[in-house]
Amino acid sequence: MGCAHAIGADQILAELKDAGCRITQPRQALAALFAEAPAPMSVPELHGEVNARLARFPGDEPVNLVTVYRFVNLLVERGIARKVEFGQGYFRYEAAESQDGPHHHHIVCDACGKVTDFDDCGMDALIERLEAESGFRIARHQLELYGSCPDCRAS
Amino acid sequence: MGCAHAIGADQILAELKDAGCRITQPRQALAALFAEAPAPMSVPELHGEVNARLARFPGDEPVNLVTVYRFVNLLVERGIARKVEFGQGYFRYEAAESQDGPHHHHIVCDACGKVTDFDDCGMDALIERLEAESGFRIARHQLELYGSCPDCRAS
DNA sequence: CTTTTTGCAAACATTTTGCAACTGG
DNA sequence: CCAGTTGCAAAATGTTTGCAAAAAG
Repeated sequence: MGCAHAIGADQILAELKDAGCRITQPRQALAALFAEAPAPMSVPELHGEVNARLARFPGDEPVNLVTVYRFVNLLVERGIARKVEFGQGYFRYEAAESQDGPHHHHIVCDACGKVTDFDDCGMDALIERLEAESGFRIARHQLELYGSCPDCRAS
Repeated sequence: MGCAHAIGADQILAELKDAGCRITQPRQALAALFAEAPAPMSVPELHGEVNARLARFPGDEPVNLVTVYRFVNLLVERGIARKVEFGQGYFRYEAAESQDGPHHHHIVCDACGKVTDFDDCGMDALIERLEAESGFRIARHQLELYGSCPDCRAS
């Protein structure tokens, strides 16, 4: 199974600084969260997590939802993150990888939305065959598997 | 390579009638449109098309957008259509195929947006391996290939 | 002190829902 | 007729934008 920690919080912040962005407290917390996320996260998830960490009293919400949206959009613009969609009606964000280098794919739980990833999709032979049959030149692909995770099946 | 006209308007309407639904004018027009669509369509697209066909004077809108939403949801509930997403922030709908029988996938041209489909993805071995490794029970999968079609490469 | 970033409210886009009017069978 | 369907308005998401107040450097 794949490991998502392709980049560290420090690298994210360094790239932002290089781009002339300021290193604020919300951005530090969000970068840390994003860097250690084991799977693509939605904005509400990031928002909930970052506030759970930074809150100093119950009900405190130090980081606004809009700030989280702006943060993920910033990462996408800078090529640090990738926007992905799993048929859930909203987007998730994960650390970007080079277009032609190693890539990975996702297994999504229909019940709880949990996402796991894997890297070996063994699809080279299929792609070669389809290029011949269709005349398309295939540059990249996206594969998602849907089902139920162990936890949801247990209950 | 697959052909998208897997079902005819008459079959769609027959299935709806069997389910106790009424055959109204919006449904007849939408079923015809849906049956002949060569690629997955969004609700606004269906809405625009159906009204372009049925309008009797410029600006006429015989079918309401909400009716189109209700129609596609009805098809999905009845297993006639499938909801798909291509990272565009909204859903598209295409003729369904049996869950465990033959299914198909898409090759999307990055340049012109043309969608071709194919059926043999030969992914059974991969799925079996991943179920063992991840503990997920995998029910279905979605695969999209992106690249350039012959026409776009020619120019 | 200047520029960027944040928070809040409000706007937008897509999809759903409540309810009265309408229509198919 | 009468149940099922439509249209309209409004609500429910998810996401973006305008602008004044706050914070980074």
